[in-house]
Amino acid sequence: MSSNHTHNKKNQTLTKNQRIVLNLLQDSGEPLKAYFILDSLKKEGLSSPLQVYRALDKLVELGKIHKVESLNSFIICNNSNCASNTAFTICERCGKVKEIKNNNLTEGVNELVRENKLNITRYNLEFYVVCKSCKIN
Amino acid sequence: MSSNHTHNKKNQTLTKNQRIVLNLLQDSGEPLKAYFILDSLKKEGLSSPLQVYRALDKLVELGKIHKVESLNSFIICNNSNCASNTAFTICERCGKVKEIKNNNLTEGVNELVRENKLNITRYNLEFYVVCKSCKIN
DNA sequence: TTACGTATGTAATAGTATAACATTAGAGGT
DNA sequence: ACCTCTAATGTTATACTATTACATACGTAA
Ligand SMILES: [Zn+2]
Ligand SMILES: [Zn+2]
Ligand SMILES: [Zn+2]
Ligand SMILES: [Zn+2]
Repeated sequence: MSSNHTHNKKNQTLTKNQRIVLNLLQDSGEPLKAYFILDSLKKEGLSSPLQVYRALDKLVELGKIHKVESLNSFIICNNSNCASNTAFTICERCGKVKEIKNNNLTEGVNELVRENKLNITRYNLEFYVVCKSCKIN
Repeated sequence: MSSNHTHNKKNQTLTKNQRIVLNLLQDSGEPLKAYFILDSLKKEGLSSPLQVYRALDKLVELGKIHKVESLNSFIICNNSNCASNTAFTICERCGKVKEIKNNNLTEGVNELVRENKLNITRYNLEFYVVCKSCKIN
């Protein structure tokens, strides 16, 4: 098993630690916390918080994952390369998070930014909701 | 000095701890961190993190202050009772935070929410900028 | 008064994130 | 192949942020 060599073009340049963290987030689809990731990947060889945080930092920088600030959690990017601009809905009851597709949002945000004369470099929007399954119960 | 009795109508119902924390944030105008607040108010009698966090929680709940999620900091509300909906600009270089006035934003956000069929209960918007003084240097 | 909800005080502990430093791996040029 | 530079790693320790648990006091309304 040639160690740092994948056949997935998208993950090509990632290191081993970055790759296993990304895969976990990808498989999960949910926001995960750093120390949960650490625990989950002990068997893959991760042994310290820094290994996780360094991988997370890089993946955030690459736009492959995002940090959900109000949950101290990290989630796989559901668009193609937001890089810096992010928007989520977060269920207030169960914590379920969905990333809002850029395409749907871009125009609206641009208008908002223009009207308010904000000279922004990037944004992070968190919309709190009560998700369907929580609304029923 | 009758202890739990102010002449400021707005702060009337606050307890001593809540009041001194609010005053500090009011005087500062900047986002402050919980443990900084604790240190600053040791001389006023605060002696444990919990006293600070409890006051902060209550003030957030009342909409008198807000938490700036990505900075783990708290800032005085610059509007009148946002309660739940907040929007900030945050300087990426120096960390300076400004709350965006509700009035300017409400319509734009409403439109954004409507267009994206978001059924929200509240929102928190963080716009990152490079502030004037940072742009010069 | 009694009862109830809210706030306090205090100590301990849980959860999140970074500093510092020595070492290693990989990419690119010669 | 060899050198060099940059980025990533491993490891330990520590800093920073926030909550649990429990005993006590306070304010208000029946
Ligand atoms: Zn994304
Ligand atoms: Zn839910
Ligand atoms: Zn406000
Ligand atoms: Zn600045």
